[in-house]
Amino acid sequence: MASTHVGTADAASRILQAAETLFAAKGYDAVSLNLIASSAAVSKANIFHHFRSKSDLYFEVLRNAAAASRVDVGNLPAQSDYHERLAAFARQHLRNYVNHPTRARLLVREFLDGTAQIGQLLTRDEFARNFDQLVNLLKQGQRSGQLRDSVDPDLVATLIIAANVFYFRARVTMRQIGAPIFDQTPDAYSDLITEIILRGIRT
Amino acid sequence: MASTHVGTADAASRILQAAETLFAAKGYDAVSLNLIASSAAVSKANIFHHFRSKSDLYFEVLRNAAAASRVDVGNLPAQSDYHERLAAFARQHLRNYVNHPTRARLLVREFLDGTAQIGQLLTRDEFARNFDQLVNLLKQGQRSGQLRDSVDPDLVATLIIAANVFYFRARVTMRQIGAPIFDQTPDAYSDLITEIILRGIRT
DNA sequence: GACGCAACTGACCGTCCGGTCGGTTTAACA
DNA sequence: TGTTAAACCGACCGGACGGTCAGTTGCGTC
Repeated sequence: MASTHVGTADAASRILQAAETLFAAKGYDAVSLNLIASSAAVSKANIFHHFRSKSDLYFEVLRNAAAASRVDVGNLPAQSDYHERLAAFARQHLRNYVNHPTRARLLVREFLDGTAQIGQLLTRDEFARNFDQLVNLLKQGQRSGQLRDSVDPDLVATLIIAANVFYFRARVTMRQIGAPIFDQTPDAYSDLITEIILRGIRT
Repeated sequence: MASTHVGTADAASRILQAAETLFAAKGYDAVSLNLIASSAAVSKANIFHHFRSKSDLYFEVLRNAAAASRVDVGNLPAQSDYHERLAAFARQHLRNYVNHPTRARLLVREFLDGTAQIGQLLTRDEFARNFDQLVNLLKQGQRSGQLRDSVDPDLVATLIIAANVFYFRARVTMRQIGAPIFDQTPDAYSDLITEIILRGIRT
């Protein structure tokens, strides 16, 4: 067995988990160490026993989030139909967000908003991996002749990733605006996105 | 002439402008009233003479940003070619962001991240206006027979807005990743986006 | 020139912040 | 059982925070 009298996990990981939740919900500045400590059932001093500083704890949280997200990319089935392959990628990409919302909030915020270089290095890595994978997929599709040569793969990759990021961050508010697509399941949403990008909307 | 000895504008608007810049750059929690005061060449106490509280000042800044953004929507030329009309909308939408980056940062952040209801009411309004305008444009296109009936206008509007928001917030970092499209001018970028959405990428 | 009032300030308040420190408990090992 | 080191805590620190207040200045009005 792991611990004897307190909590369910050891203090360090309890601190990390509480910090992840709080940082994801409120952002770095709005979260105090007192809050993290009480939320993790730990004295504030003990946080400094396990982590050098508040920013150190934050970067550790980011590092863990990036690492956890890394195992999610997974290999896509090597089908020959690029419609299916693109759809599968978009679905999986969006699933990674909605299935791990706190982690995703952390990474997306740091990526879009990040002023700290260290945080950007971590999340940039993450976005670059997805981006490159998608671009390569599109280039293969062009080589196979199923996708038009004249379109820039970077641009298409951006479109798909942007659509997913937007869905993840804005869906609650967009629902209130009265945009019923955001009631769709993530899978249905990314399928619709993929279909439009492939076929276009012109008659 | 307006003021006699200090600054160029009256204190209240100097405070508002300094607050807008700082809030846009660092976010609400990371900006202190001391910083705003010194940045506006005003005593901290004077901020409380003009505004009830820090959050009050922040919402005033948001309100101004939303109001300023409202005049930007402008009417689009009523052409019959929906390719051109869509392209014009996308271009104008993205221009509104890049030409007023601090304002746009404030609104986009509050829209995507906003936990405060008051902030959401302000920015939601803004996004809803753009969204509805774009959806109506697409519906007209469908009625005229130039756009496929089977696609959901909400979805297409989302795609365009998401692509623009992503460009605006992520372009610097995406450039570092090595995605050369983000070196394109905003106009060129939104033209490319529009073209893909209209024609699709399939051969 | 006295009045009234908005604009404005420096000094101050209580609170909470990130972080430190001295000391106690726990647990593995000799 | 004594030693050692990590885990942990309560109390504390200087400083910054948002906010208050008593008082001064500038100015239009009668």
